[in-house]
Amino acid sequence: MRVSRLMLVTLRDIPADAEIISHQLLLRGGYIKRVTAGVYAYMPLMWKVIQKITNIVREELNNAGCLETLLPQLHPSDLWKESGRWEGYTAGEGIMFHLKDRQGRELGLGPTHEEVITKIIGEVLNSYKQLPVNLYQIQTKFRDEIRPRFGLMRGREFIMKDAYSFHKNKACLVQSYEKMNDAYEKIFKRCGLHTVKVDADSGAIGGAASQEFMVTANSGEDLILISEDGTYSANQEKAISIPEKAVPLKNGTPTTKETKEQCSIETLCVNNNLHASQIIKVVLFLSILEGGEEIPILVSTRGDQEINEVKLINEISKEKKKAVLNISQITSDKLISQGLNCIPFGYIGPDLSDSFLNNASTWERKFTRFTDHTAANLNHFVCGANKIDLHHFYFNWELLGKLKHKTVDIRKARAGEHSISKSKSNLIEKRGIEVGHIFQLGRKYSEALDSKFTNESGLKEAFWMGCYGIGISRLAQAAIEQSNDKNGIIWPLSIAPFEVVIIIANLKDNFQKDLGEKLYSYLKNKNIDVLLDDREERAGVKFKDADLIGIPIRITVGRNASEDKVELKKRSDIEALVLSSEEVLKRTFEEVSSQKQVLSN
RNA sequence: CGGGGCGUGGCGCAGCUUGGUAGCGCGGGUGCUUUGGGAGCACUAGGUCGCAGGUUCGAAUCCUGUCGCCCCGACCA
Repeated sequence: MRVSRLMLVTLRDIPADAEIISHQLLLRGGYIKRVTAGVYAYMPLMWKVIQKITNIVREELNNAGCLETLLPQLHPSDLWKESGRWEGYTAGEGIMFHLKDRQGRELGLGPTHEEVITKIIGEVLNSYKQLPVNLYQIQTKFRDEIRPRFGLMRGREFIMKDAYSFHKNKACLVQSYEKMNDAYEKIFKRCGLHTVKVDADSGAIGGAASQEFMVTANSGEDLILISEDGTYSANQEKAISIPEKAVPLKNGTPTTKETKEQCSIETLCVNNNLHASQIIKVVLFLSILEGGEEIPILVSTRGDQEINEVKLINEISKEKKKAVLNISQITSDKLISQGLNCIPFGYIGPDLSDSFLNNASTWERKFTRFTDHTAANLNHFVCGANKIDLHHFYFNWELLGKLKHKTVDIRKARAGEHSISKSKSNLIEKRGIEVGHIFQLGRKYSEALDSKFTNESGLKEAFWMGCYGIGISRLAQAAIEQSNDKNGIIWPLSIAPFEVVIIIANLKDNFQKDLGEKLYSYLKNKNIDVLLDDREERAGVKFKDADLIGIPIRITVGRNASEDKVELKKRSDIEALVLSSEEVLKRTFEEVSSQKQVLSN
């Protein structure tokens, strides 16, 4: 390709609406254009990058025995009602774009394709002998994100590779899951990305085991915890750790003391010479379940701990056997609108009486109570006495009476704590961009959608399923976030829009022009993805553009062209080599093939 | 949805407080000079100041409404 024909339009100024470096560089390099919030056009350079990525993905998945397919984007609501996800995905803060057709039928734009594929496979496959299968597609997905941001990182329309596997039993699912894990590691490596694999929450998709592949970057939206020795890594949503030991509370006679204006853990500590780990903190949540039930939740945890809302949601949903649409903290405003009296916030104990809920208009009239292990393990402690300005001191669980509560893990694991792996190594904290996610779904969807096969015993059985995603467009941007400098993008060679750029420094010099053209056609004939900068621009402009758009290898044909000397420079290097044109060609081949090799091994 | 901010040529911004009919840098075009790290000079094109009302002799500027975008929280590839 010639730059003169490439419609290369680069920006010198940073567009005001781009916050993170990768987004800025994509805009400045003319890779993408925003059309509306969270919706971008992939310009020709970007599309080349995306195609390079999808080619790698295809190669690896085909190698792993997966089948490529293409599923519809318009989904009938019936299908989603059958799986029980329609409400969760469309009501309130749901993320599915949905619409009605001219007959008034409800349709949704696919944010993910479990329903469609599960239904189809159930109709197509009949016998265990046909299993396992693994189908994938590379498709535009639609999610009406509450807040789209950072360019392609969180778009409302984005390209995703999603795959779904179907198995006759769990063992076979686990096997495929491992195989996909390996394929994913190869894919990310070949794309030149450094990823960290972490244990993950399976979220709205549901299912059992799940892991995420994270590109570490400060701009990442996820917090991940990694043990220093590398034996444990997890998304904070999922992470478990060994909590710090509580500071022992000295023995004392249980009493109820006045604690005027000490409604926070902090003031309570300061005024009574306590450590936060000696106090039980109680937080009230309102949880809305699928179907609309509103359930008040009372959570007790140790005062020095924070509540992990994802874990909490999972516990609620386990307890209530229903999907949780949303949780939020209970505030006085909410109490008032329920027609309830004020609850003594700041002085609540784990034994807060259900009678506070007696007159609730729509809420369930009792608390569903969860206690974190850290709190449950305290022998004696300080906690709220459920009256303004009063706390119990030196209390224990027995004194609080018979509480119907479930002891669970709902605390946030934090950096500095010890990992649960044998080594008990320290946890450190990093931010990550999720580029891939693999799930063992189990039979959630196949059961809901009545998608069955006949097993060895001749009985109908729901498929065991796995699902596997890669954010293709996000991956492209994550690669930039991970690899750039003050001059622009530094693409890994395998996904760069071009592998080599030849810059003719001065187009008016015939030696330069001829030699540049010669090298260009030579490389092109050898199937190198080469770009020739043949513009009537000053050399500086061409260098700046080549750096900005991030082409990994640069050949400059300049003032020494008449002596057959040209320059070779890697984008990631500072210094260029001056060599004969023959030598430069030789090294270019070596570089291109070795980089591809290194990345794919 | 809650909180914060912004809409002025393709991009980045000034002007708005104190109304008088739009300006700067980059980019575009033409010409001359220049020619290895976003060149210089000259000329030039390009804007119903997001949109709709209102106040006023007069509105980018003041008022009301509305739409859009960005940032901070719940979502996820």
